Amino acid sequence: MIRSRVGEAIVRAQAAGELPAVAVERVEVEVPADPAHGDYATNAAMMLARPMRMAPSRIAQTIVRYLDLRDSSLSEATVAGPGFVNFRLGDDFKAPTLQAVLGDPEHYGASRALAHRHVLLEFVSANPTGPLNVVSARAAAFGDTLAAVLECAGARVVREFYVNDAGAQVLRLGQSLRARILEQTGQPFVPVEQGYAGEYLVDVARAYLQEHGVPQEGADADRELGSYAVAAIMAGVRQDLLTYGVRFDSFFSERELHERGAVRDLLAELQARGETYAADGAVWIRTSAHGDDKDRVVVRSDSTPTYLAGDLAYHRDKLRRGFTELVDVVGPDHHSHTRTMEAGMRALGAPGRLRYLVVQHMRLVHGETAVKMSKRGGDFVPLTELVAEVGRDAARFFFLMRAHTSPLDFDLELAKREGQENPVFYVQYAHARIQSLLRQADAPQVNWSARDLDHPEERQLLVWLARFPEEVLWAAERMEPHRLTRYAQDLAGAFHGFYTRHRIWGEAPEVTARRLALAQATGIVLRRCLALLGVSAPDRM
RNA sequence: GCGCCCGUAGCUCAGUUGGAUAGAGCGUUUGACUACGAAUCAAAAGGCCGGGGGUUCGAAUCCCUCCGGGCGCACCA
Repeated sequence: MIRSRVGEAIVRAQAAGELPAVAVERVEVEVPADPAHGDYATNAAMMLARPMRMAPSRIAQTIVRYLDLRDSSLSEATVAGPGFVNFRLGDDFKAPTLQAVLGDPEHYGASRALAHRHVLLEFVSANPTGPLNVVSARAAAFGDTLAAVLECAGARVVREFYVNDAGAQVLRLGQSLRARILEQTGQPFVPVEQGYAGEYLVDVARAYLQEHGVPQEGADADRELGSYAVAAIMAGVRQDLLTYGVRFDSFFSERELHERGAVRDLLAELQARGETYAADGAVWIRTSAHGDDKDRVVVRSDSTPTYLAGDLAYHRDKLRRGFTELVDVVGPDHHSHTRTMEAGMRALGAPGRLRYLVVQHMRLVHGETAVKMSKRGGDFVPLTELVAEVGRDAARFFFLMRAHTSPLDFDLELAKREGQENPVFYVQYAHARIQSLLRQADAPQVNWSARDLDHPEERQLLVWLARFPEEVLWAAERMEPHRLTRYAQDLAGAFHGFYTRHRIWGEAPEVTARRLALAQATGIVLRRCLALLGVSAPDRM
């Protein structure tokens, strides 16, 4: 909004010949670090100083002169510092803000800004060979909230989990299940080499015996067992995701992809494009011609397709389903693969459609000391164990407090504490406090005006409420959902500050009424924000 | 060796694509409940933004180069 006003002012000034007619790039508007500098600011004048060959302060003054702030909720624009233009919200923003929040509590903050985007968001995609573990927890929280934020900003998003239910690992899983089944029949347990020795297969083995009895020998039977295990494990994975508050729209089977002939079609297309060649008994793709360090094998010398072939076929399928944008959330261990895949997509003639978000590693710590994340047998700590220990709210909030590009230390001790040092409780407490206030009695039916919310704390709180839609949009555009945890803390802080200084009940009826409205609106926005984060907003704590 | 992520207060981390006096939480210190939830609030101390060069009106941010920490470099998935 401010952006376009400033842009219009520049255009008018240029038309009037007061500013040189140079091309103007995107005008950036920011929230100043120091509230004394106003509610918003733009550095457009300084950005334009060089191309216009004018002093920033003169440009800023000209912009201000041509600025039209009518119908804008902005009251003043001033030139400050080396050439900033600072804006202050006028009283006009108060009533519309409260009205927007209270009038549509379920949608405040939502917009249609990204309605033109149709995103396939793939995340987690953990191997279906064991329960979801703590390594997936960060990506799951990140992906789920990213999807929610994108949707809130108007984008169409499909959340997809790629199930790697094809290939050698399923065979090994089947063999591992057989070993557990034999164990159930009284024979000694013999772990499969490179297999899965986790306890979780014991239950699966019991269920299998009950349903089917002792399986036949042979590789075909092993594969059958593998599929059975995948189905059982994935059922558990879905359940775990559900209790973690993570929703998927689609589980995409790699096996079905192969059965449908998608991999064969992909290879045919690559060949038709001249992007493959035979060498050493294998088929290679020319990824090095598209930015990868070397060419890669797509069909092994035993004529089975590699994972890369399957993944390329999968992403080709995503494009065929009509998505304009493919976003993959992966762990740091897939880093080198991203480069190969991007090269492969270029080879397919679809450059720039796939974007990888690499979520960095996390560590579990207990105060100062690191906690081992794998248990005996090499299995990682299950996600369910983390959730059982610290709770879903703390788990998700903590994972989302940091940028995904930063490694993260998850402090189990801090997450469990129910005190002021725990940011989750700080935010939730603000919400509970508000609900407690609203519970006290029915609001008196009196006329009140939002314009009278004049104390600095009241005004500041309103400013935070007004900013929520921008925060959501910003988080969506940048794909940085962690911004919202910060916003939640800032908003909660603004409320606590307001609450300590001002009484709500016991004042004149119109004062009580408008402060209640303010508190209620704050509660709504807190709940909206926490909902995006997948964190509950309790009425009592 | 090559590629990527990270290095900012004692600790964990933000820093809005190069802007104003570098911020927050925790921890530390000091204050504030005979009124709506003190799980809160107010204030203080704490920094060569890993080091060194460069780019320009201006650098935590961009470039180069070192130093440290992490991850990855398969006819595995």
